[in-house]
Amino acid sequence: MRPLTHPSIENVRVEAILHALSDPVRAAIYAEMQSDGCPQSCSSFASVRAREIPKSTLSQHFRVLREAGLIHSERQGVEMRNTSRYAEVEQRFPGLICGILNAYRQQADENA
Amino acid sequence: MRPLTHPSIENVRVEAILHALSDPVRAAIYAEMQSDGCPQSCSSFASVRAREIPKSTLSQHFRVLREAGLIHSERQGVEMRNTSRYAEVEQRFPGLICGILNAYRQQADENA
DNA sequence: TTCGGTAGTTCAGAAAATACGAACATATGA
DNA sequence: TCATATGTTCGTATTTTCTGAACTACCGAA
Repeated sequence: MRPLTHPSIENVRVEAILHALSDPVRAAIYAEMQSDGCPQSCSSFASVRAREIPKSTLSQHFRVLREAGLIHSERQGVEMRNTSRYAEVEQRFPGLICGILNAYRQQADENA
Repeated sequence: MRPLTHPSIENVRVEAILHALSDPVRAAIYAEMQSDGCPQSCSSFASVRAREIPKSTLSQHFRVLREAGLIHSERQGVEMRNTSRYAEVEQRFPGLICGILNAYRQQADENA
């Protein structure tokens, strides 16, 4: 099991962020992580439980979020502690994340 | 040659926009279209001329932008008139495009 | 009205990215 | 030590993207 890699904030790229969040599952996970401040394990997310996502797929999703620089993952016992790197990303790309999450929220509201 | 399809603004999806703009070439084209208000043909873009992009690839890029709802394309004689649908998109998803274009600009500045 | 050039599209096969089952790794508690 | 839980990795199937070649549509000149 190779160690988890996190890009330093200055190496975070816009295209990687957009790509990561262009997947509705990943966007939902990230949004949920955003609203709930405390670290959460991969399988604890409501957006994950709702759809039935195979765990290998889930693992990939978290890797994409991680390597895009959006989240920080750390092993804590048997599970993973995932936290958003929002503050850093917001400082580097002001308004980017907000705009994206708002848009998703808006879209979700329409279907409600 | 099948007719060009443009989604109506209410059918525009965030994930499609993010996907479209997660490609640096498409993002550059769109940004350029943004800054220059008047309609431009596909091959007229500086970002296109700089890199040497095969025209079949270019055609696909424009299709992705079009079907994401980001641009409007219209045949005008032998060439294409492409215009940004920014105003509509901004109304539907306030701040989204701005955040993205700012982020790309910021990133470009760093490499300058 | 035909010919030549220009701008872009479509098609088909190659290449790259993604999805997911099965096997594996790692930590915990009994 | 063993059973269980959380997540990763690997291999392969599927999907998406890229691009050269052929094609379409339009224009202007002869």
